[in-house]
Amino acid sequence: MLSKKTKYGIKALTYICSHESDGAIPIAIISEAENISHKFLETILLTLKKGGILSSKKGKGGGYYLLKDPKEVFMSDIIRLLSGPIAMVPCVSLNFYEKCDDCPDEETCGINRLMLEVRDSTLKVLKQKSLAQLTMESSK
Amino acid sequence: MLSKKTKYGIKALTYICSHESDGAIPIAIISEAENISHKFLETILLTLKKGGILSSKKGKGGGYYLLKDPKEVFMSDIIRLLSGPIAMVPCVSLNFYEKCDDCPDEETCGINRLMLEVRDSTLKVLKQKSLAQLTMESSK
DNA sequence: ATTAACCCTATCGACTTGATGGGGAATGGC
DNA sequence: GCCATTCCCCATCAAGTCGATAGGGTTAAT
Repeated sequence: MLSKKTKYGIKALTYICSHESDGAIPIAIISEAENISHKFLETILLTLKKGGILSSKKGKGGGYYLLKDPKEVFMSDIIRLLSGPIAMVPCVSLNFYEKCDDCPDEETCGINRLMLEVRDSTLKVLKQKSLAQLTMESSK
Repeated sequence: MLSKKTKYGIKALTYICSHESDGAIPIAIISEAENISHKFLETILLTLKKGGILSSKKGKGGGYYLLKDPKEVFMSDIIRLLSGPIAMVPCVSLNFYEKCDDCPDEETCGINRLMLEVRDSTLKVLKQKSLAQLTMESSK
């Protein structure tokens, strides 16, 4: 299941994206518009900043703004930053690989192969949808 | 992430499947062979029984056995029983649908549409892999 | 009757999630 | 130089989930 954190993150990003012309947008504005706890949103935007998607300006007139072209920000990037691995088992994760503690041999593990297929098909969807696209769809 | 519960469930099923000719198989045998806590496995097998995949025989010489043809047991069935919905948001779940509390309108929700695509592609993979197939692959 | 095995309920510690509070540090306006 | 504004960081909390365990009850074959 998609965590609220990730959902909030996506919503905040689409908000920022569709108000890009306004310059930097303060947390308070987004949190009110999207009904997200101010403090919780803070940690989310911070993560997105550390992940290189957003940047911020402090002080009066400050706020968050997109650092990358929204056409180049993909759902897979956002979800990885906020929820971690996309794969359902660590042993097929591209960005967070880890050996399964129980499985002795990945080569002969049926679950491994199955989940590899699942990961590929999921990733295919998530990598082709950009923030720009999602924002456009949502504003209709 | 795939829970241990589900992973154990799949492993237990493949074990039962590949030892089908032996008749009913006791929990203790499976738990030892697959290194799964006896008691935990108990609840898992019980769930699979309630789900109509397994059946059991009590008393001496008893144990669990497949109720359905392993060619007709799909990964999607097993995962649904043990982990719940396959969809990443309740509002696109086929078997566990629920309206999202925050989202006012599913029609204009970009997340909804995205996750619908993800669900479809995931399901396509999980529905075409049967227990029989997985068991064969694992035994190599 | 005894025993092997399934079945059910309850509990526990560890971890995660979502939310909150209290301060700091930087920036811009005056 | 001061002050309001805003981002930043830390610590904590309640609720829920996960994996595991314990104890006892029920069924059925020998």
